[in-house]
Amino acid sequence: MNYWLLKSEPNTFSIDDLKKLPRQTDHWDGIRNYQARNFIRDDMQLNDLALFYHSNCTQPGVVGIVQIVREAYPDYTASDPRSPYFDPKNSADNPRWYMVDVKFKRKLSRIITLKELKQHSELVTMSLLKRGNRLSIMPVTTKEWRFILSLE
DNA sequence: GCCAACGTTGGC
DNA sequence: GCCAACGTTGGC
Repeated sequence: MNYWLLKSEPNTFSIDDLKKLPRQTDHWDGIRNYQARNFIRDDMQLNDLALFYHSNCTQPGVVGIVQIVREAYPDYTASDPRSPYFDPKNSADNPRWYMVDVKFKRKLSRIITLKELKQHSELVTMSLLKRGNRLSIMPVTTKEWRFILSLE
């Protein structure tokens, strides 16, 4: 059982967008960073839980919790020329990019903002808060997970 | 919109 | 394998 943080731009795909889907489940496509790819392909397991984080918006922060309901499989948008995530170097028999399926679990009772997270010494080692970290998927330790949710 | 901090690309 | 140029991320 691992914990994760998934970034999404709410203008593109918000926690409410996920919640509104018929099965409240969607594939997490468009990961085009090798480190993030390795996390989901090698380490992410069925039933893992993840913080849903809104980035690049007026109030960046943790807004909810989702669950991994399907482990990594090839990201088909990489071989779709019409997709913004199309990668001409991807090949079907040796897929370069992967995605997982995530299911909405719940929204937090309030947004735990980036600003707030930065104020706690317990979280200074958190990947999200390290300087210049732009990974869209990162692991969260059990300690960090519990601490963040205790702020709710 | 700015820009720092990255990651990737490609010439050499 | 080096590294300059370029593209992207994401807070502000």
